Amino acid sequence: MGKLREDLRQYEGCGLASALEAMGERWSFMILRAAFNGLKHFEEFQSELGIARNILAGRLARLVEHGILERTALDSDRRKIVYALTAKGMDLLPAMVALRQWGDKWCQGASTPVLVDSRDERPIRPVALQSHDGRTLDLAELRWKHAEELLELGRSSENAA
Amino acid sequence: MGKLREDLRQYEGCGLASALEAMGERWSFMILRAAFNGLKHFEEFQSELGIARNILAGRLARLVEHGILERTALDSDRRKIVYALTAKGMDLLPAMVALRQWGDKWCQGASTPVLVDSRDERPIRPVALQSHDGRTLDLAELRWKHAEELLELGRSSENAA
DNA sequence: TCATGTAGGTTGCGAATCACTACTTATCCT
DNA sequence: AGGATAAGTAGTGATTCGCAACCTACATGA
Repeated sequence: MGKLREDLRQYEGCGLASALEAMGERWSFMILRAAFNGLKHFEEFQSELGIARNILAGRLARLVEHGILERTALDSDRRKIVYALTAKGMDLLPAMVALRQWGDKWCQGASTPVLVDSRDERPIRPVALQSHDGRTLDLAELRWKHAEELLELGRSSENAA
Repeated sequence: MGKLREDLRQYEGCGLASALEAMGERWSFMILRAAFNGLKHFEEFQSELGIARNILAGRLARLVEHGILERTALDSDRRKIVYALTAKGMDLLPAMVALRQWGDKWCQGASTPVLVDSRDERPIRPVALQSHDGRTLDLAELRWKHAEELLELGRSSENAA
């Protein structure tokens, strides 16, 4: 299978491109969401999302390839394949929730199920950027810094790529 | 032009689907990232990302449609079009950073520019989910709650988020 | 003023991907 | 064995992507 299209990755040393390489295709995030909601089996994903079977098969395979889901056949019934989130997959939760909160806020809101802290049943905070000591940061309070600058704190250079 | 493919949205009252409707296509996030980095013009996006011109035109138009970018012609030179982030677009920053941090962490890491707090030049925290009072929440501490449940609770204690 | 350059697109076309439906394979149940 | 079920594959159009060439409005400057 020769890909003609180039990896997004090569244009940037940026993790965003790598993330999109793994999760950027249509349906990937919806599948992930379903997985977070406890769905485990092919037919469950298929009927929940209404996605075409071949596409679903492709996406699941890709997510497994990228280590986001793990594929196991059940011992009790070897027809049944379990797709389970790995640690890497679970670590996508903040990104997914951030995206979802944005959608709720700006696109006709009113999302039915809401994430709550199971301790007190209160909704979680909006995802935000925070300084090392926990202050919430605004866009104006941020800048890009290159790795070299972090290492050599003595000098200051002025650029953001 | 009739779209045969259905909106992701219809399958879920979920903001995630709406968000993907606006940002889920290839290149959209990379364009957004470039916009956050100060790029404003068609040719700048094109040469920075190496994206095909027609695709870029389509994406920019779509992002404008969705109110994520704003398109303005400069008075000083009316050939020049400025694409600027709107408030809605800027509000995608947490989601983008979360995605990027995930990519940095799990996919061959080492992302060159890093976001820092401009006040003390220290890198920002990893994006995480937090309870209403600021505790960082683990996946095990979360559950989904439906709107009706929240309303029922609200009957005794008068509040809605 | 008219040639020339520039910014921001559009068009045409082949390749790749998506989506819908039907078919297949392996396994379980009785 | 016969039928049902889970998880895919295969075939077929429609849609989108990616590349290069082309187009148009505006700006510049000799």
